[in-house]
Amino acid sequence: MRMSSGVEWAVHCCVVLSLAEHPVPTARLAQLHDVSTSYLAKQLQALSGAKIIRPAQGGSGGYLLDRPAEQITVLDIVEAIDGPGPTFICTEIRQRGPLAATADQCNKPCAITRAMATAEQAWREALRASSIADLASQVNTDYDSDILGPVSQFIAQRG
Amino acid sequence: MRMSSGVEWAVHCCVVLSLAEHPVPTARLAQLHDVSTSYLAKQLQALSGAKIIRPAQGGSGGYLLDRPAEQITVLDIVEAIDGPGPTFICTEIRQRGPLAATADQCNKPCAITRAMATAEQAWREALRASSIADLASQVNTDYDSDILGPVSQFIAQRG
DNA sequence: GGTCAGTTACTCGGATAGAACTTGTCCGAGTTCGGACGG
DNA sequence: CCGTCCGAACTCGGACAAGTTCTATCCGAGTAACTGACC
Repeated sequence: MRMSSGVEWAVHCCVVLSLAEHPVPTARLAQLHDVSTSYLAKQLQALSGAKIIRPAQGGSGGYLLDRPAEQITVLDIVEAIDGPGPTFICTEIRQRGPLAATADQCNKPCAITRAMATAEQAWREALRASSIADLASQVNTDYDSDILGPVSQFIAQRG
Repeated sequence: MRMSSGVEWAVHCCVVLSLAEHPVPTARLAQLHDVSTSYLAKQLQALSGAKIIRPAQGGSGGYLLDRPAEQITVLDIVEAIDGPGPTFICTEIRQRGPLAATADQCNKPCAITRAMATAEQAWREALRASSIADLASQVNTDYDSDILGPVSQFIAQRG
């Protein structure tokens, strides 16, 4: 079970976009992070479809956060990129084979599914606790210098 | 991010094996669950490599739990089948691009990685809290009838 | 009847193909900006 | 000098391949049990 690398890109981009006042094009975000523009476009497309970022077309177009960074959680991004469904999907093998349980005995999930769901719930809650604003506020503290300033300038440039 | 279906099979098999006194061959476990014998063999092989189950070769061979069911957690099985590594792997894109952070600024994980690691830790703790014995004890309660009895008889048969 | 060797059948273990998903790329539809033109 | 029109460049959006992981399968090495002969 490996999380898509697109999630990492998407979160980084959202943090950067939280600093932007004007729309930032995909090409510039890709340049900043030194990643494939085409593939990053795919991830941003997914974020756009999930109403996390808002597209702006035309000459000075690009992407912008669709709501305040405080209201965007890491979970939102993970679900947008990686899919909202559960990571563990029960195939109900208890209803198969010679000793299969009857359907009416299976009105509630099996113990294994419950254990997995509980763990996944804890994972989701933890991801929901981190907002983009939280992450952004940690960056400068981490490096003990103003990194976000140059980034803001970089994404403000066009070309 | 989807968890391997082999994990589901492996957990089910471990629950069944917790009832067994004599080694149970792969073919019988596959028959009980109505799944591919060959592929199930691969999963059991992984469990064997992780010292969760113990193989017994020869005429009346098969697999048996390597330690009491109380000491086998769901996390053990997930790590054995799906790999022990973290699901989120940071590619350190902060060290790339025109505004790359220097290596000595990155002595500790970035905020995004920390958030992911925290969530994953919560997930692991929840999985560690469920033992195979716990799951087995819930089965009969769930169905309000003795399912484990027939299963014990089934896996005791040979042929 | 007991012991022993040989045979048989069964088991696990690793090496080998196919399918599905992730990763990476491309080109077309639509929109905005800039400049040229006319009033 | 100002408003309008036109062209061009830039943007996003979805459709199209390559690589990697997961899924499924097969056959060989090794071991325990069984059968039969022998003592």
